[in-house]
Amino acid sequence: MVQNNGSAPTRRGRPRAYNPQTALQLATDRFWRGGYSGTSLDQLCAETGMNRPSLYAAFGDKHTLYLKALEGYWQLSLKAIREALADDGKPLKEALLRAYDAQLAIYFAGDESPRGCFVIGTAITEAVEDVEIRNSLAAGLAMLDADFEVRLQVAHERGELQAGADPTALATLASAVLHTIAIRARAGIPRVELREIARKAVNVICGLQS
Amino acid sequence: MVQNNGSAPTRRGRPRAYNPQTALQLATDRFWRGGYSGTSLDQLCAETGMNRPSLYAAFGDKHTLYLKALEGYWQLSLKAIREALADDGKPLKEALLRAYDAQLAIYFAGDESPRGCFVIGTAITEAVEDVEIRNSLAAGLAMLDADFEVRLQVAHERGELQAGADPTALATLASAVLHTIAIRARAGIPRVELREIARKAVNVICGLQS
DNA sequence: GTTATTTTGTACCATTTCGAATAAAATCCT
DNA sequence: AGGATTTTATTCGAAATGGTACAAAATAAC
Repeated sequence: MVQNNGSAPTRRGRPRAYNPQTALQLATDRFWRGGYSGTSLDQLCAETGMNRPSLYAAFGDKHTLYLKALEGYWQLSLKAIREALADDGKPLKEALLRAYDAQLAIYFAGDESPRGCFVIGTAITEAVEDVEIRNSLAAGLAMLDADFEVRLQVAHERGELQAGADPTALATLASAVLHTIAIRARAGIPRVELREIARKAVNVICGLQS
Repeated sequence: MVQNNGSAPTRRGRPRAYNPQTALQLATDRFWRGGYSGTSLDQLCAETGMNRPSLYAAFGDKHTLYLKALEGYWQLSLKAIREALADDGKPLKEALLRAYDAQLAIYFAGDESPRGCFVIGTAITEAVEDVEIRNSLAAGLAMLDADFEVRLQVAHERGELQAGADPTALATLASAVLHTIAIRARAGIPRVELREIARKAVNVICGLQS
């Protein structure tokens, strides 16, 4: 079962004309714009430059391809959040704002019209009728909450929060701020406005004036 | 142009076999579950009991039908928010919780599996590539913000908020709480949990302990 | 009763959709 | 070089899609 015993790939048959990672990223980009139901296999083929059977052999049918795209996005997105929230001794305010900035960078990546959050833009619609997508969504949201909560717990123990503050409630609020930014990004609200929302919200969460 | 000069409808041709209002509501329900792209005309016909040409004559093509459904939902939803936030002399905390409860009642209406928010579930996906849907989305979100802000301004003038609090920032946060609830509802989070999120968030917004 | 008017129901059309079958092409192993 | 193996490219097919044409049906006006 080992197909790579070192540096030489040594695959047997005709070499692939595509790179699986970049192909998955291109497919993700396409779903990002059109949604799951709104994106056809033809569009995915055009975007990835792959023909139908290759796409199929590489990622399975449309549904499993989308699930892989969704999984990849969660990993990317949560990694960015965790790095931003990593405890580096700096104040909570900075960490939170760094987390929101990291997400905004994803939402507004590329030259095209802003795409917002991939999860909000594609998974939310399908979640109600698709169990697997719904489970992935619920799991990702829970991890996001958990990441914020860890950081707010640290801040609480360090006395950064207001007296009597509830770190768990504030963590949910921190998630809520990210959610509202994701939604507004999809509605075409410019990036600077979204950042301002984040900045003011961080002040409220941290219990500061203005 | 007057087609109803009192109580007698007196339409000329064959009478309609459907009620436009209920038909639009049924179409809305169908979009609610499947999304815009994920819902076919056949499904809309099946749900409304209308045949294709009748649906067409009544509401135009799929796109305009959806826009009417979206408009109707905004009206219903914002009306509920405004009624809940109406100043009746009671404390802000109560008004906010009433607003969230009103939305939860919409999200969890019916016996079927919970559908969450219609806007979040259907418009967000299409908004990026569809200008009309995006505009409707942006306008609705702005009105939601405005409704919260009016109420928070009142609370501020009445001294209900913490010293130095920013009513506008808190209004955005109040919207954010609604957004996160809408997203989580779509992810299958049970109603009681969502209400608890609302309750705790209201306490933070109002500057109370726990 | 006849005619005008509006809606209904069936059938139809062109296109798109997802998926698969098949043969050609490009590599590795011997 | 020859065979095995894997991927590519073209093609096909059955079903679903959005939208429309047209005759039958049901009512109001005359």
